[in-house]
Amino acid sequence: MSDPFELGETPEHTAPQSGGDGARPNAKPRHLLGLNESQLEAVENIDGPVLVLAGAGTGKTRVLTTRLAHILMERKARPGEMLAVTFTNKAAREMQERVANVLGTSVEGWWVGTFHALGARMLRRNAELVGLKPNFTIIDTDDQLRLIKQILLAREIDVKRWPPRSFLFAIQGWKDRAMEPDEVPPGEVMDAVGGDALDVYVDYQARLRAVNAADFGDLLMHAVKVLQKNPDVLAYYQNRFRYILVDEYQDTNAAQYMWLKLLAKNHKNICCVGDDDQSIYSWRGADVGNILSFEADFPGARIVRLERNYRSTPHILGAASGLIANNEGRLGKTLWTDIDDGEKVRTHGVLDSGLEARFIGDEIEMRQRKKENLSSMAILVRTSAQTREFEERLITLGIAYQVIGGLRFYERREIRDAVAYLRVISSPDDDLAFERIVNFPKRGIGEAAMQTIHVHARARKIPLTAAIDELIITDELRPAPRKALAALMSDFSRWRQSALELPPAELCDLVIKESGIIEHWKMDKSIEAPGRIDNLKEMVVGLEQFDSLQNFLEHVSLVMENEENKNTDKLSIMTMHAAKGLEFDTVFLPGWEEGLFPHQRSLDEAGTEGLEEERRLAYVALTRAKKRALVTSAASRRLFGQWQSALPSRFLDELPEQHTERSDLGEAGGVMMDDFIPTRQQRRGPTINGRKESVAYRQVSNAGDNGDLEIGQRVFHQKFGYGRICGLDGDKLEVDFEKAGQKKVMASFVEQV
DNA sequence: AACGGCCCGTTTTTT
DNA sequence: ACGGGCCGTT
Repeated sequence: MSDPFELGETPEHTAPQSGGDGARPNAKPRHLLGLNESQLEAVENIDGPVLVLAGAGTGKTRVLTTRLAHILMERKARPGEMLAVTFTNKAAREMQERVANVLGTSVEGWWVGTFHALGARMLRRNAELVGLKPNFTIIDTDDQLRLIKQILLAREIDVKRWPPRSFLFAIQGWKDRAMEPDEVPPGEVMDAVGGDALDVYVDYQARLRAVNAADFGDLLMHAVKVLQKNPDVLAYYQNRFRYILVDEYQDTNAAQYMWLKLLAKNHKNICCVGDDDQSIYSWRGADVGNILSFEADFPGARIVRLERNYRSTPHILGAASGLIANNEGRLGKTLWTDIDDGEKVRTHGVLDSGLEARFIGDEIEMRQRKKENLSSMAILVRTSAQTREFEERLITLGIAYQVIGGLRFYERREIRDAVAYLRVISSPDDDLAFERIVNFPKRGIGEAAMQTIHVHARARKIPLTAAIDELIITDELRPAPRKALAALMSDFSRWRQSALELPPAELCDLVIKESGIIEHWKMDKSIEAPGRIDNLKEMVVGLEQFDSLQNFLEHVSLVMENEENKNTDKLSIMTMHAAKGLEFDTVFLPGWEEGLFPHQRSLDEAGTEGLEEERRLAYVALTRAKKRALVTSAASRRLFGQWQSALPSRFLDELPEQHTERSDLGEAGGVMMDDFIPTRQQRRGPTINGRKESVAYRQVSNAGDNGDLEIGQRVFHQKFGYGRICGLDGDKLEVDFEKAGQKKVMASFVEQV
């Protein structure tokens, strides 16, 4: 993407008044007018590897789209010979639209899309090479977990001790690096979930092949394997894609990188655009190393820096730059702008999170009275749990808002159920979908019946529905479930018949009525039920734009999106992650407290690396602001139902004085907090491997109260997690932590659970 | 087979 | 605080 609002930028807007970095006069073709020097460099150097380091707000999207258009206009390639990869569907769509805009005509036949969508496309054409059929289904996290649970059950692995999630995590980690089970380094095997993870991985892949399915990780891993193991296929695609362009390169994982490198190996016409300072997705496999080592991977690569910022005031840029300068291992950029000075970044301390919400709410009201649009403001939070307090306050004040993110439409339960029905109609052997709905709505098919079916299916090596077809003509099932299953199977064969005659939307309407889904929610008395029925109806309407069920199902698994109605003037609340690529006049940044931001978990799990990623997140957040940013921190807030006190974030200290205006919490907070807030000295205090030893958030009520701690007592520690006390020593405890092993800790730092 | 109470875990999220 | 998953009861 990722700067949708740049759409509005006209050439006049971006053209400098004079000199230096400026646009050239008329000698250039029209589509290149208004680009600055470095933007031009990024657009015109078509052949050979190019890395564009695009700072926040430097016109990245414009460069991307102009470059693509330029290649076409110069007749360097036909559309079918270009590959453009993005991370989100939104970005892909936007790229398509904007290239069409530049060219004045839409482009057909080129490969634009997300890594996953393009991987799937490549895989559908070569599915047999990895043991799948071309119509394989793409499964999501829910299905993945269900599959893993079944495997753990079969292997008699204690799900309590080794949660399915941790296996999923390990497997995903391997897939992110395109490692099939036999490629996992021996050293990693024992580390992962009690040493069983590799076996589970083997079973998991076998099950996926058996049900003809791929998870998101497979889409890329298999795509890489197809190219690695089949020289002819590799040659075909290397030949076909003569120009490759990658957006958000700093977010690529190892598998994606391998895929790109394979495709670009011959001609090396690859252009990667990204910003190492905006890499905020390492936790889901992204490797900043990919961008940092581009030059080494593609010798002779041209590096272009886009450093002229068209978005923010110098104070905002100065504050953000000062902050990010605390990170090591950056490629380094110096953003500049010729926008006028504007306001300094304000920071403000408050007593608690309630007052923080009030403070920001008042500020929004004030701006609103100045006739500023709500849509030009946003509240960006670190964790989604923070949104609630703001929502409540905004409702009280009567300010229109929208929360961006959260559950997307196709992730809602009722929709997933309906989709599962459609999946089973479309492919009878989709066991995962079938299991989801076999007893929804309730039709008396319980564990016992399913057990019988599973055994039979496994023995005969056939899908569940086929197993049922065979079983219902025997006496192996009890009469009640047998009857229910017979009815269900006849429903499905009837629906399959209808699927041939009716458009998808009508079929869906029929299915949700006849299956009893609608009835089920009508009977449900909970407050969500009516909304769920609305959603189901909305789904039917949404289906009208699809001409086949298959297209719709592909859309659901790969192209899930969130349509927010942009029509009314609303304030946006979202996480900092979700805000990447967006911009607002005014940005509110609450919750800048140690433990929350930087998040304790980030520090615990990834140490200095984690801290640096949090800092990049702060950088992303700040650079969303065009005109002003207001950062707040609360001395205490409720966390998991408990009041916790916290220190102002270290990031506040890192904002350069000359760009910051502070109105911090004075003595007022000290009255209550003195006992619990470590001094600055302590906070700066002992570090191990760059991590802080002290814990940022502490329980207010229980601090120092260790009266009833005893050996064997289960406790929770913010840094080390859960454990059991195995020794007492005054105010110190010996604790055997489940993850961190045996440690001595202060009694006041643990919480009884 | 279905319902209701108890325990756990709780950052970020796209595809 | 709160929701989801698990186990015991009906």
